[in-house]
Amino acid sequence: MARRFRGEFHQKVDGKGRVSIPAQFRRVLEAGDPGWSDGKTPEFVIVYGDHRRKYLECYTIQAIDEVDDQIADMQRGSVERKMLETLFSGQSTQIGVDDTGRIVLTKKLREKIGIEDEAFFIAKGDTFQMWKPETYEAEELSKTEAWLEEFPEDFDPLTLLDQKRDG
Amino acid sequence: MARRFRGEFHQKVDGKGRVSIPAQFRRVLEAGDPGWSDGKTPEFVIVYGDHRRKYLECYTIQAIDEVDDQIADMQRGSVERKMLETLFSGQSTQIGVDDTGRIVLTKKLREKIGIEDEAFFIAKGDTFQMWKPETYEAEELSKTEAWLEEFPEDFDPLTLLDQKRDG
DNA sequence: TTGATTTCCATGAATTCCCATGTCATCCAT
DNA sequence: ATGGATGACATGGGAATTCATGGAAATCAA
Repeated sequence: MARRFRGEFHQKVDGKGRVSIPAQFRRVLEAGDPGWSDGKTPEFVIVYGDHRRKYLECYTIQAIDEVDDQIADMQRGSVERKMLETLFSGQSTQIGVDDTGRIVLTKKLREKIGIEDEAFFIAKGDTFQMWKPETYEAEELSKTEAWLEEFPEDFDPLTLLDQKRDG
Repeated sequence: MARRFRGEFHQKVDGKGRVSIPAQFRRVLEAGDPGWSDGKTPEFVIVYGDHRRKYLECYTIQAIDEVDDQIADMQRGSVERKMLETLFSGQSTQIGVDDTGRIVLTKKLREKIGIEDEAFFIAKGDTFQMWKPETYEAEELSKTEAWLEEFPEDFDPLTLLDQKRDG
């Protein structure tokens, strides 16, 4: 498997909606774009989802291709397939990084997740997410912490790895 | 495979039935039209189907060629083949994008799906659909939302991909 | 010759492109 | 080690181009 995204970053968003993609993430996007070659700039796909989703999920071309292929294998006409097509094809957009390492978040996307002048990037394995910093802190961070608090003080999250996957 | 359509767009329809094809979609149509070359404008195929279908399904030339080939492989004279021929040959039309990026929806097509002064475009993998916005909201959007509400607030649709394919 | 269809031109807004600056961290030669 | 020279990176501003859209003129059809 290709390299994974790692880390958290805060980046400025200017009046035109331009945001720098953290350089480390760009390296992963490049590696995950079959059409990319040295000197070029990579493309990737943003899945923004329906009105309830408060962040943008970003896939490398390879990652989204895998998802699309899996959807194409599903029963044509099934509800599940239609939903996934709407989400991953309809509620998404392909974007190219420019030669200064930035992308433009359209007004539509910025308004959808409430981003104004700063964006918060966080890696999630083979995708990464973009949040309005305040939303992330309020919704997501507290959720994880609340979840972790159910465990003893000295709980080691690694123990979770030994569990059955369907837990 | 050529690039996939992505995204959702609202476009104006004027009194003559002219609609701009979203620029991003045009790029995919160009890539999927073997006869297209830089400077020209692409063609594509609209499948409108029978009276029950409430949207227009749009195929790149390549995509429709694949469908036609598959139909040609079917048993000559079979009911299935006849039906598909009616749908994809009969109830369809090939159309060219003009040099300002627009097509003209004939009155017949507009009336069929009830479009008046606005059209809603949504990508569906290797095709895209055109809807009267109100119809889309009433028929499709509300359906997907109702379906999604059966799941927990933070449900991740990706989990559906792990299911058995015949679900 | 009248309505419909196609061309051609026009324009404001949005988007892309190109160049510029400031900040680090690195590398190098004295 | 120390003051640059170098280069990657994040960010800003303005020019140039593309887009979506509207209207008029030209062409067709019957």
